[in-house]
Amino acid sequence: MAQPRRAPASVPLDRERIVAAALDRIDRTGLNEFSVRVLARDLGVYPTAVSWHVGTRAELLAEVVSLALKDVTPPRRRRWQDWVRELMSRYRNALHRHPNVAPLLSAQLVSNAGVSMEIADALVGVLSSAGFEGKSLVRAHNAILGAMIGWVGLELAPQSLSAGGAAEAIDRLRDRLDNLDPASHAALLSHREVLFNKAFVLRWESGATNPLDDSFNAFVHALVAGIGVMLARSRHPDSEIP
Amino acid sequence: MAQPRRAPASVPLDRERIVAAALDRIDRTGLNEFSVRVLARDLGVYPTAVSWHVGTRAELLAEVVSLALKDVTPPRRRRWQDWVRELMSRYRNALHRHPNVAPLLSAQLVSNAGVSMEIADALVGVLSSAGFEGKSLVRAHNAILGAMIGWVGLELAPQSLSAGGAAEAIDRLRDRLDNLDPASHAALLSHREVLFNKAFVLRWESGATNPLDDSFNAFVHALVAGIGVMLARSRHPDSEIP
DNA sequence: ACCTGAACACCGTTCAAGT
DNA sequence: ACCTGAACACCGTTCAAGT
Repeated sequence: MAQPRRAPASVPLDRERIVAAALDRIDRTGLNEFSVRVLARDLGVYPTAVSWHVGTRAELLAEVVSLALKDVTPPRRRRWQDWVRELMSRYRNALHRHPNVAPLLSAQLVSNAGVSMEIADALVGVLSSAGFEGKSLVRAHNAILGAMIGWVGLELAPQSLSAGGAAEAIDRLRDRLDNLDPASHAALLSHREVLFNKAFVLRWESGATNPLDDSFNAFVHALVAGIGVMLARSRHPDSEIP
Repeated sequence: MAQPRRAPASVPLDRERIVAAALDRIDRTGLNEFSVRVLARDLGVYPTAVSWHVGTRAELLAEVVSLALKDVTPPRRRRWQDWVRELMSRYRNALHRHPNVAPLLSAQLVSNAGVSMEIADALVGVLSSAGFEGKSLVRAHNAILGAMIGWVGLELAPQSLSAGGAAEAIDRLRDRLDNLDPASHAALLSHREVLFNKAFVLRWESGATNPLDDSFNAFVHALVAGIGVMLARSRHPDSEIP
């Protein structure tokens, strides 16, 4: 366990193999158990060998994100609404294949991955040719990316803050929900059958094992509809947003 | 620097003081520089004394979140739309006062804070008395909380993945944006004046120093409008979402 | 160019001991 | 009940040395 798992390979290490191994490790045991040192063990190599190839831990994780988000940018579509919906669901699908990567996107980096730059360029292209310009372009861009990255990040948030007590944290939350004070949480309790383990804050399983498909689709539809209203209003600017 | 900053206080430590000191430390130097050990130093005490009062690091951080989110639940309103908008902007305001706490909410925990349970109960109450029920209640709940927590989390995401290179990370991103390949990023470049440092993925400052007020307001309005459409449709269920 | 190996300054948590 | 103090098993990164 303390020794490298493989004998030092004859084939020399390279960036690509390291990043792939890192994503694999994260997929299997999560971000909490991931470290440069265990990755080095996986590769049968000293930790400093990893650093030599990929630089710092932060740079490595940025590349992991890029790898997980490959091929999310959709091809062109006739209607911008269809393209946006497809972008959001492709993004979500990619992260559902690598749920443990999600925290890196929603919280830890203001994005640096080349992939997200590609997405941004495509989105701006679609929006601007749909008639969004100036302020309304910025608004739509931020609404869509913020909603997409943020919502999915929350859906896939891990259940425990730190290593170890995943199962234990679940039990604690279930306990709390079972013993809610009826006086202060009347609304929750009267809708418990429909809400529990299906609604944010009230579920004990992450979206990785308990996906919120229906809610996501409804969210995407509502958002796109709302942005459509925004666009229509920006075309006759006498009626301002209240 | 390696010694406790204060002499051991005569007043004994307690939970409340520890949590307040932790929030204060996080506000001042961020999550990366925060550790149980530096908090103990701030309090003039050994690290294990902290653990004795608040338990594990994860439990401490959960309490920090609760403290930062005090008083976000709005009072009742006539229209559910007004209440939801107020909830979202109160939540955002609270986190803008404690931006370094944001990563804890959007990524790290599936929520355990008692405060978020209070918010959920109030939200369910407002939505159900507005006519949302069953599936559409779950959908609206998840759309609103996912949008709120997720969007603000992204807005306030720190610029660097890890300690140290904040300023350096900013420079790198600015460089990348200045040297974008015009062939593959034509759309971005033709709208650069309006997008750069004002749009997700294309900004180098976090929302803590560069808030996205206008985009947030537009987002909230678009979302509430879209959810309104959802509600209207659920009332004559013959017309399904396409 | 690529990797070993030791070292540095940190972590969170456990466990015994003091008062 | 509350805190000290030492110890354990980790971190990421630096720096010199090997080949």
